[in-house]
Amino acid sequence: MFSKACEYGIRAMIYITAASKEGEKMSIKDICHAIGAPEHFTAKILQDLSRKKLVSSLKGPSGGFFMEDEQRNITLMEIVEAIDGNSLFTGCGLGLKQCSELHPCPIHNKFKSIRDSLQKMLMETTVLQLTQNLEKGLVFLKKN
Amino acid sequence: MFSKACEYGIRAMIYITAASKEGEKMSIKDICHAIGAPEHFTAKILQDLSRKKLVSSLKGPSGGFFMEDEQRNITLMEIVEAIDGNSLFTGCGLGLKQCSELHPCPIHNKFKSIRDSLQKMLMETTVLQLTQNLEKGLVFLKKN
DNA sequence: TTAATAAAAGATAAAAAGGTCTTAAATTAT
DNA sequence: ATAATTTAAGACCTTTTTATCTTTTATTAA
Ligand code: FES
Ligand code: FES
Repeated sequence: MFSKACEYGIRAMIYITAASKEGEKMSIKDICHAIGAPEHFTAKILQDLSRKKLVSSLKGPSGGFFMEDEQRNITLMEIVEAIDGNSLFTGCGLGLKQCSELHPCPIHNKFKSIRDSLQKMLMETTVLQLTQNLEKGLVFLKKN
Repeated sequence: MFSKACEYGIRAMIYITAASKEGEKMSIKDICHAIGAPEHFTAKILQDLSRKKLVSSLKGPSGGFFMEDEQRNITLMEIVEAIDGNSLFTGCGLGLKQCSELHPCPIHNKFKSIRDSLQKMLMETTVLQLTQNLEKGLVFLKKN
């Protein structure tokens, strides 16, 4: 469904949001250890998200990644779009050059309905919301 | 969502089912021309589906791909599983090693719900059904 | 100001996906 | 039988994705 980059990106964003609630900054090493993701690869993803202002970072000792106040309500949709683009939401399920009501593929209606539910879910879900159950220990960002 | 191989595979299966209603056989060249897919790549996919008995084929002059009676009611799910496997339906949306109710990721419930709708749709939709609107000229397997 | 720290950036590489080309095998019609 | 046709199979190539390693830049603390 999502690319590996997107999966790591979402998990990292959730972790950073949860772990930096008091303005603390998390190093890429800590983040990747916590979410079980490859360090350098995830660093690149976060650098990209940082350029796109979805996360903040500071170099040097006591530096790291953190969330600015206005970044606390970022939706999953924003992260997915930033990393994977919007082809999942605008593209044809059977790979036609474009998804179109005027030139639909055989599964257009059924596919569009599911695609729209996914998009709706991603737009309605904020990273901050997802940190709630994480703090309660009900959900996890890493296998074991 | 689906791999290119899966997209071509589904489109080819729909075309073969529609075009071979009288027991005619379609050559890989005709199929690929009709659905706008790369010939050799699609041939491999159909060979694989043929080994898995989702489509039938015969070599030689007047040979080609066709559907046996019992193959006319194949579902999209069977095709997707044959080509892409079932990781889309059993895997974790955030890439945890396994999707589990006991060790869920933060989006497990919301993701599972959408994943299940997709699976349900694919299980309920047969290739034969999709040929109806195709014959009416209401839907298309190729851009232009 | 210097040394330590941590992200940023770039080079490189391995793996997977996507696609092409050539040869082999089976079938049919002559 | 032979030649033509068409799928089957395998080798090969390209691009994208995933991942690692090294160097640079910014920041902090001593
Ligand atoms: S045209 Fe295929 S999903 Fe819309
Ligand atoms: S655990 Fe992530 S989707 Fe089920």
